[in-house]
Amino acid sequence: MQEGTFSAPGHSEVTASPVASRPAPDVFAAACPTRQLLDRVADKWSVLILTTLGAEEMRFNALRRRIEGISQKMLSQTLRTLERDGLVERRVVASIPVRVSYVITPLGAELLSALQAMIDWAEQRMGAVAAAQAAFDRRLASVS
Amino acid sequence: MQEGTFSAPGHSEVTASPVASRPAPDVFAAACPTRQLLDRVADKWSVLILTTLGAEEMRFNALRRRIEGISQKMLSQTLRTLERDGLVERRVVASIPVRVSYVITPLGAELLSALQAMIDWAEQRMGAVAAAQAAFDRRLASVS
DNA sequence: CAGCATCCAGCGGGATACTG
DNA sequence: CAGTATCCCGCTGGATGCTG
Repeated sequence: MQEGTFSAPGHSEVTASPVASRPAPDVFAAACPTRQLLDRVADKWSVLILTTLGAEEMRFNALRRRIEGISQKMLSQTLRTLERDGLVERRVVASIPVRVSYVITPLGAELLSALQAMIDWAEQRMGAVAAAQAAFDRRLASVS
Repeated sequence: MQEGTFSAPGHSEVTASPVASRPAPDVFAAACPTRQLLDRVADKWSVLILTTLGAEEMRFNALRRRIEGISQKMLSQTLRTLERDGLVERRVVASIPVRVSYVITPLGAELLSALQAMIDWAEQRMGAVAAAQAAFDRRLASVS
């Protein structure tokens, strides 16, 4: 969502190189694709919106109701970013009142399915994480 | 890193036509695991650190050098969180000077492999995202 | 209904300095 | 080497109010 604060060495423009073959993508270089993805997908709401739209096309206020706790501002703002990124498509029907709905794009659906493994892991393993936390905190407490 | 703000919706049926290929998991429930995972993994550095440690055990300053742009504070802080979550193990050798190294745990390795699809997607598709952005911005500029 | 504009509290996170 | 401690700026994101 926010621009990276590291100095990105000239990655802002697509350098129009005809060959797209990346031999060894360095995940740790400042301008690596993974960082860029994280910078825009690892915020509070993007994944939730993407997941919701992955299930069905939805209108603005329906989304707002479905994703409880999201503010109008953040919904609007995040949808706009997702649209800009080509992950979500905005559809307007010029009726009165205007109807706007949002659909996931093929690119977005691709990303969502790539995220699915992570979501599945969370559902199966967050319990283990919580247990690890509890153990860690107990150890801390016993030391203090 | 903070607690979720959702209240329980209490409904989970999805009867509409799915665009993606999955029955939507209820990502919006009160104590949704995905939300919890995102709250702790979707920050700027966790995934990078996890990826690095997924390749090899590494000491503090080696990590710092490897992950370009990370500050000492954030490395220390994030490592501590990952350790608390049971995703990373901290190993201390009481020599002089002290040697500390970090290793990914089995749980962490599991998560990392769940994240791999996302990382792969980023490496293959961030170009498309950048293109979508450029197109979007061009459209905006032509309107204004 | 579907937003944009504004205000502002809170905290994420970088820079810097110091310790065992 | 492997951290802690502090300062502080800027962004995130909630609340509120207004528009077509």
